[in-house]
Amino acid sequence: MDNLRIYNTLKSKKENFTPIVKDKVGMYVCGPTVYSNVHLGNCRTFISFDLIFRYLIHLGYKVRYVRNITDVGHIENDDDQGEDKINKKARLEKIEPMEIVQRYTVDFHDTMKQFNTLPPSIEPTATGHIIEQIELIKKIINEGIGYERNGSVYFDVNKFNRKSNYGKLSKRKLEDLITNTRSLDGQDDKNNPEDFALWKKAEPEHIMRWPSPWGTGFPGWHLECTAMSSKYLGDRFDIHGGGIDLKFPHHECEIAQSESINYKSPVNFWIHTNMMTLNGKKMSKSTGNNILPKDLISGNNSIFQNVFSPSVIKFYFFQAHYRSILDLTESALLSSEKGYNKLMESIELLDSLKVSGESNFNFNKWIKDCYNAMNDDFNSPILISKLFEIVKLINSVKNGTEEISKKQKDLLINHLNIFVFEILGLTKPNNIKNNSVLAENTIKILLKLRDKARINKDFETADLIRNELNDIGIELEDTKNESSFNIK
RNA sequence: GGCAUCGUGGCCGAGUGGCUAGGCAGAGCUCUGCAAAAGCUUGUACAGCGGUUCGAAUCCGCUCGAUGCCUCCA
Repeated sequence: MDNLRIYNTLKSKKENFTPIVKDKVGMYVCGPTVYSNVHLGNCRTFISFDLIFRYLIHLGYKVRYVRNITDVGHIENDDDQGEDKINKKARLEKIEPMEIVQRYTVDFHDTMKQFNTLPPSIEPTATGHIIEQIELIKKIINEGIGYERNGSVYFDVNKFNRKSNYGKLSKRKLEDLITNTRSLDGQDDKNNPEDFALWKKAEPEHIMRWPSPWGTGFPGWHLECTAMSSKYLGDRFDIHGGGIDLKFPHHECEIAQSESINYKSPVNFWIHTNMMTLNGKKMSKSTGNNILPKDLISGNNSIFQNVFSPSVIKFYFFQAHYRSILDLTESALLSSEKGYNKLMESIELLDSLKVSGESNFNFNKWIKDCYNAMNDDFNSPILISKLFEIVKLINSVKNGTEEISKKQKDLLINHLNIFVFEILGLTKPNNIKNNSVLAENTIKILLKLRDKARINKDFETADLIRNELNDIGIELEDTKNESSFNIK
């Protein structure tokens, strides 16, 4: 497809997407730090990039999607030592750092699977690429941009800024940054406070440590993404994504690291997903305004009354654009749930729809509209609004106020499959209708009995059956002589 | 304080210099034994104040508010 447009945060505008190598796309997305359960906002980001991944594949691109696992390198702000997060958690729980990493990596994969996201092509870990990171640091030092101090290596931001532009992604001026930089302790090693670490000397109590030309230590956080993206996608690749909170300093530093040794911008398109709020306020562990994905899905939380399935949550995410802030509230989720059920029920209905004459509905325009929506910076809310046009059509055919030909029906089945399941990656609701033939057949027997009662005008019996079924969550729909059911 | 993004009807949430978003909720009608579901009809929104324009909610400025970031190796 030739007219895909993507909002490029580097340029602050939508641009036509053309891959560097024809028919191939390289995409890198900053993955999770596996020192705790994955954050729900993080999930939204990865679900958004799953949509992008799926759509690029659908367009016929061969996509290499790299999403890293950060298993080393983060320090804790509130800790007086600036100790590595993974390291600290390990000590507190008296287990190996890699045990923490393993536990939360599994949790992360499990959660992403529940949201029906495709695994990336490559999922490299920071600890698996220490050598590559050390080599990168050597190159940066060779360029005169990196300097060693007391077993640590830092990136000289001012020196880099003289030949390039530090701040081009986050739209910041270096002078402003310097003015606004707080003076903190323990920065004596740096030439300037705005410099960032490429390699950090490990204190004796630090468990995660590797030998390097500058002594025993561990790599800086910004470095791993540069090392892994360039290793698997090259010095210049098509798409780099992540949450908008990573724009500065992390992505700015990635650009600086890469440009300092390659003299060119590493990425064509920067895509940043927006944040999520919970009941109008930012999610924060410290204030308790926070919810884990698994607790939202299981209903095991004190914030929401209702249980929401991963499909509903995903559908809710897609009803907003990935670049908008999305507020998570119970009423909004409930609205989405109804919409999602309506959509899925009508898709289910489509198979059994009777065909007759041609519909006047303009299917070609509809298909074009759907593609236009996705081509316009992956506008899933518009796509979903188009899906509801079809819901209306299907229901009208069912009611007999519209008709549809065999050819049109097949076209519809095919394209709903593409847009709903292939591109959006939604899944059908998990209920007995889809799972248990036995239960479904049993209910059908009850319906047969009730139909007979209705024909005999024994409404007392008919209503009894309907009410009892309704009480256990089975909703009946009557037509002239027979009825069908849905699971609420 | 600085930088960035944003502020849309009862709720959520797209979009746009003049032309229907969509979902949920509400009202009326149709259908129905009665319901439910569905269909049809219905909502004159775009933070506030100025400015540009034949015309702005859409462009510009200011004010207010929200969210993120401001390098301690998130």
